[in-house]
Amino acid sequence: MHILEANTRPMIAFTKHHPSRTDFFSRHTSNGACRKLAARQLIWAEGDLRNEVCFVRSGTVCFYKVLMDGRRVVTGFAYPGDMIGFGIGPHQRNAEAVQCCKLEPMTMANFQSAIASDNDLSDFVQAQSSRELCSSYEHLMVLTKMTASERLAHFLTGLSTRNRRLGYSPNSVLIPMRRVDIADYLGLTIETISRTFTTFKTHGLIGMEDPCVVFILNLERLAALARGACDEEGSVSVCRKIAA
Amino acid sequence: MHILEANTRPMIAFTKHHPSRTDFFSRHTSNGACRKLAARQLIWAEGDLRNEVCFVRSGTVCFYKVLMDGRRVVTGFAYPGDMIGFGIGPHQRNAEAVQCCKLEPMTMANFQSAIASDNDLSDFVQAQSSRELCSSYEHLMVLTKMTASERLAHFLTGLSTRNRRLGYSPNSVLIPMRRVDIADYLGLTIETISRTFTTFKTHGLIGMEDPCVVFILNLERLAALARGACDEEGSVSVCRKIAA
DNA sequence: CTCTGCAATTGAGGCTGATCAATCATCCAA
DNA sequence: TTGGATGATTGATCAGCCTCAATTGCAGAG
Repeated sequence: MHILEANTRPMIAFTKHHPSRTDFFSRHTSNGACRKLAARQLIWAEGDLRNEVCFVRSGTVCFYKVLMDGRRVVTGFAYPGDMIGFGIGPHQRNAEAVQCCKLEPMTMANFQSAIASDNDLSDFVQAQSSRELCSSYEHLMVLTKMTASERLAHFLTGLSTRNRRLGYSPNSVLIPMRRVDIADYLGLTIETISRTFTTFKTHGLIGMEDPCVVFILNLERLAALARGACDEEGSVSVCRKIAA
Repeated sequence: MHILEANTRPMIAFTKHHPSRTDFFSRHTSNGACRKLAARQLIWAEGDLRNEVCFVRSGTVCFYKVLMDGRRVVTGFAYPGDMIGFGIGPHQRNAEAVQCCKLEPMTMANFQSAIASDNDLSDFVQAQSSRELCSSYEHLMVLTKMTASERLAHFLTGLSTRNRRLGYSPNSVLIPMRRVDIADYLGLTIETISRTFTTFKTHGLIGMEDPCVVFILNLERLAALARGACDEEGSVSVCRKIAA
C-alpha cells in the first residue's frame, strides 16, 4: 500500500528538531530554556526592535507583511532547526506562530559575542543567510513565472525535500499552515489552492485525507511540475499536461 | 508647458552620481580607477566567486536569474551611488550592464579590512543591506498582489522618488532599461508593459515621446495607483478606475 | 444536544494578462 | 541607398485565475 509505506513517522517532522543541531546554540542561552507560543500568536511585529535571536525548537513560524488595505504577503516560513530574528535594523516583517511553537531565545548581546567567538554558530548563521537569500530569489521566480499547479508543486516538493534532509519520509508531508498562509505565500487565493489540491488528488499525484497531511504518490511527476518540466520537451504546455 | 518644466536635467540622473557620495569608497581603491562596461555586458554570473565589490559610478546594472528553459527573472537594478557585489558565498544571480557603465572596483580583501576600520563605509553597507532587504519584501508584494497598472506605477514612482532624493526633477524619469527588463522585473510581458504605458499616456498620467523618457504629468494619481490606492475608498476597483 | 464560528471545498461567471502575430521605428553595416 | 537586426507598439483571441456565493465539516461554547 502506498499510503502505509508513506506514513512512516509523519507527525515528527514539524514537532521535533534534529538532535545534532541542538548543542551549539544552547551553549549561549540560559540552559536551553524555551518559550512556548500558542497557535496564531504574534512573535514580533514589523518595525519592532531586535531584542533577541531565537532558535526554533518545535512548531512553524510564518513571516508576513500587510498592506494598508489589508492585503497580506507571506514572505516565508521557519521550521524546527531554523534560527530567526537576526539581521540589521528593526524587524522588516511580522512573525507569527503558525501552530503551537517552542522557541529558545538568546539576547542580542549574547548573540553578538557568540558570533565572534563560536565558529559553529557563525558558520550556521552564514549558511542560513545564504540559503535564505537564495530561496528568496527562487521565490521571485515562482511568483513571476509559474502557474498555480507549478507553484503548489514547488511548495510541496520543498517540504518533501526538507523531510528527506532530516531523515523523514519524503512521501508524507505535513502541512502545518492554513490554506490562507499558503495562498498568501504563493500569490494565489485559497480557492485556487484548494482546487489545485483536488486536481493533484484526482490525477493520482497526491493522497489527502485531512487538509494537514499530504501523501505524495508520485514524487517524480510532482518534482517535474515544480521544476517547470520544460527541460524535457521544451514546451510550457508540458507542465499542464502533467497536472491535467 | 508641462513638458518643458518637467524636462529639467533629465539625462543626468543615471549618468552621474551624487558628488558627496564618492569619497568614503575611493579611500580604499586604487585612486578611484574605474572599469568601463559596454551596454549588455555581463559583469558576473550566478555561481561565480566574489572577487570584488564595486561602486556604481555611472550607468545601470541589472540582476537576474535564468531558469533551465530560458525563463528569466530580474530581481533588481543598481544605479549610480549603489554598491554591488557584497554578500556571503558565491554570487547568487547574474549581473549585467543595462547601459554603458562605469564601475569602481575594490578587492574583497580591501573591502573586508575597510569594513572593520572605516565607519562611513560600514554604515553605508549596513544601510544599503537594510534597504535592499526591505525593498525585496516590497517587491514580493508587488508581484503577488498588484495589477499590471499598479506594478508599472510602482516602478515609475520608485524612479521618480530616486530622482527627488538626488535633487533631480521627480517629474521627468529616464528609463535606462529595455521593456524586457521591466517586464521580467515586474512579472509581466513586454506587450503588457507597452500597453500599460499607452494607457497611462492616453489618460494623461504620463507623457512619452521616446521609450526611454517618461514625463510624469500627474504624480499624485500615479503614486496613488502605486500604493494600491485602496486606502482612499477601501475598494480594489478604485485602482482600476484611476488607471482607466 | 444545538448553536456559532472558522476553515476548506466546490461551483459559476467574468476579467486580466498571456499568446500569437503583424507593423513600425531606429540603428548600423554593406 | 538598401537590407537586416533589434526593440517597441498594437491587435485579436483565449485561458487561467480571481471574485462572488453556497455548502460542508469540524471544534468549542453554552
